[in-house]
Amino acid sequence: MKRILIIEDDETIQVELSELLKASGYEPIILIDFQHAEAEINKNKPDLILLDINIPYMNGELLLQKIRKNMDIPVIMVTSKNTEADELLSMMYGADDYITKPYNPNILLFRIANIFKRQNKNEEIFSYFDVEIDKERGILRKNNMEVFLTKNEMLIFSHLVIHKNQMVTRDELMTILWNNAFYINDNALTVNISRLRAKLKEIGYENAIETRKGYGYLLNEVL
Amino acid sequence: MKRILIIEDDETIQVELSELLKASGYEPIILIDFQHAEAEINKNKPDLILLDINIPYMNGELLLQKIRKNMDIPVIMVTSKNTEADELLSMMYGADDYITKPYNPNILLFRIANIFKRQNKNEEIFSYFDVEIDKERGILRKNNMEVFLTKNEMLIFSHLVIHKNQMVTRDELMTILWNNAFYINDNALTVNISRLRAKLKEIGYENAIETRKGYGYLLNEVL
DNA sequence: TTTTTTTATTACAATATTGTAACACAAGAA
DNA sequence: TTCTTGTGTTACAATATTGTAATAAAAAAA
Repeated sequence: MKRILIIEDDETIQVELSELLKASGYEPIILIDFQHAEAEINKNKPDLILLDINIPYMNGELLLQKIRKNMDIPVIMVTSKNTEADELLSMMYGADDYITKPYNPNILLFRIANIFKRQNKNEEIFSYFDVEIDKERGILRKNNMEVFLTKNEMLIFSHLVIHKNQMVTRDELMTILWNNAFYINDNALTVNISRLRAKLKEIGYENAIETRKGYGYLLNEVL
Repeated sequence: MKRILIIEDDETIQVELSELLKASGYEPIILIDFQHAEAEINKNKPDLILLDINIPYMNGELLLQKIRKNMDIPVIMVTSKNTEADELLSMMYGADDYITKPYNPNILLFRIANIFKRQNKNEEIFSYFDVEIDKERGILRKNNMEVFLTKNEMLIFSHLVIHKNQMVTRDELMTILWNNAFYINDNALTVNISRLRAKLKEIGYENAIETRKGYGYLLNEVL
């Protein structure tokens, strides 16, 4: 359950937002003392922050900058004035998104969902059928099986997975592996593909990588 | 230079958008024949698509779904009616964002920049001072220097960078490297830290990793 | 201080990684 | 079919990677 911190001084809006978020399956957190916002954020570690930039006695812009610099929690700014200057500022201070008051509930929910969707994208992309891809450790996991890929093999496989069902040229892969260095034997790629295929075979994906003779390779999305 | 495909039948808006994008450093592509939009997209491979959903004789929603499913090109939908129903549809069909006509140029530019910013984020996050971290290839780049980290060294360094300025326990790192396997010598971590430090020293960050005796390590954000 | 505990360094051996070369194979062209 | 071109496989040697052990150093405790 995603926790969303609401930094907003208007109590009516606070309650309204709270209800809206709750109804949509989020866990709203309301900040009582704006003076110690930063400490609170550190303590609570929300997944997203709804920050009204114009709260009296609080420097919202400074807070935004600090969040950006130190914490990497996405921030949706709430601006009260619908001016272009404000919008440009949002961009400057590095908010992830913004809405203007009065806000449309559906727009707000869309923007929130959008941010979470993007966050998960990297991880989501990194699986292939029932194979979990641990890029950092170079491991493919399927059921109770594990296959260890080398750096080169993982570079190739990652690229194929991202572009699955699309043709990937040998040149593309040569660039990824060796930045197309002239002194690298062309066959080196073939060998690496061969090694990757052998490992994919171990987990039951023998024909996953198709050869497109004269062009390159294609990772099948369907088998 | 990012290439942005404009799918829009109103010629005035087409030209307007084109100029706006050009002025902002993007390369606009205008689609002439809406009937073959999909083929065109495959051929042109734009970095982003501005899609007016209500183009006569074209099923924008179907096109959006196809783009989503097969290509992973971000799409900003342009809706002509400012209704909530439309907004919900955008969400359903999986657009990355949307704007409503008449659009505010700055809002549009913000949303475009936002999408590209997020795309780069993974790489962006991974830097430490002036050191660029290529996680996949295991390379640290600084000015014209390059240091090659091994898988273990990169796992440690990544974790320290994410939690820079925060204490990271030895146990945490043992878990990351060997899932805290009982048969792994405790000293193995110390050796790996030592090796990492030696490589950081090569690029001028001799005292970046501080020892917190009895607890763990801390990567300094300030030196 | 001395003792104990924790961390650092170095050398080393086992294993992994990787590009090359030689040869095998397969698909399309002639 | 035969030839040609592009791809696949295997063996091999040069490096790289990695955990362990022995020893040193440093910080904390006694």
